[in-house]
Amino acid sequence: MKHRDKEMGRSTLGIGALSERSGVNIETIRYYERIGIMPEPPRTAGGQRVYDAGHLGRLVFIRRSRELGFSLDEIRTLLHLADGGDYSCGQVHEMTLAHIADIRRKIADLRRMERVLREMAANCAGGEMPECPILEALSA
Amino acid sequence: MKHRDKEMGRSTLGIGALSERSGVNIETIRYYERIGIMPEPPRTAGGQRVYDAGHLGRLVFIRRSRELGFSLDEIRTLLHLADGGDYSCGQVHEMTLAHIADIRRKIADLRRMERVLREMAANCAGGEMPECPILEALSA
DNA sequence: CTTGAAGCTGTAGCCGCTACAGCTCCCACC
DNA sequence: GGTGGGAGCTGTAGCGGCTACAGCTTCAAG
Repeated sequence: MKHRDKEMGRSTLGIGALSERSGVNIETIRYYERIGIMPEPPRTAGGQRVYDAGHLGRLVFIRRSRELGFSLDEIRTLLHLADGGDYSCGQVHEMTLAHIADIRRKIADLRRMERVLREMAANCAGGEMPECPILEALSA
Repeated sequence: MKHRDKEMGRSTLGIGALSERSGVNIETIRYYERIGIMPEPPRTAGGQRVYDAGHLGRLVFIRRSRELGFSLDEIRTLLHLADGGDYSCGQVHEMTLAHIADIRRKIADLRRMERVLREMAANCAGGEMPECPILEALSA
């Protein structure tokens, strides 16, 4: 039996199990606690962290939000809204729309980069000649 | 007369003028020197850096490469190829293509994010209801 | 009871800057 | 020739979001 709870009652998790189930690195979990977006969990007599399903949910929330490109600061706000219970769904909706606009800007930037690079690469045969049109283009 | 060269002979630049003409922050120029992608320039008797047109060209090269999303490490390689003079244009071409592939991956990632966020936002009226479908979706 | 994995704290490093503090230097003007 | 003040100097610390250690302690299976 590897679990500390003997499969009875609500399951509790060590940090390793939490990491595995949430998909978040152990070091990162402790980091999240340090910066205050994960709560300080109870500890065993010996000082080891003990988590429950609530912690797991919160951590998954954070991971999925990160995957969608929210900053930890934005996530902190989202969590705060959720924690308070008194959030208006409208605020969350608004943040999401703002974030979508952000992402669109980034995509536009990257597309511009790609176009310029494609043009440069197209002018460059890639042979052995000493003057490279790509380098020329960049220093001009 | 603000310039130190009296408009005769090749013009030399202080770090401030170099910054202005290259579009690169003064602090950043010194940083580039520290990490070795800009050479240590000659100094005045008093210890101030003195630049010339060559430095300006190199710095513009770096800035434009950064704008196109190359990392300083990639730029270091590009500069090394250019410095050696013995680069094959093919290597530059290859790096550029790899970088384009990188950018495409990033664009694809961002598009996925945007799609997911749009779907979540669409399910969210944004009203005052206590349960927010966006938050639900993220913790599930 | 032993042993080895898991967990603990605290610190330093990554990238690409940016921002200071607390100096020194340069040079235009009087 | 003096002086005032802007420009430049070095060195260090901070940002975000982790990651990687070193050097311990604790836990649980056998």
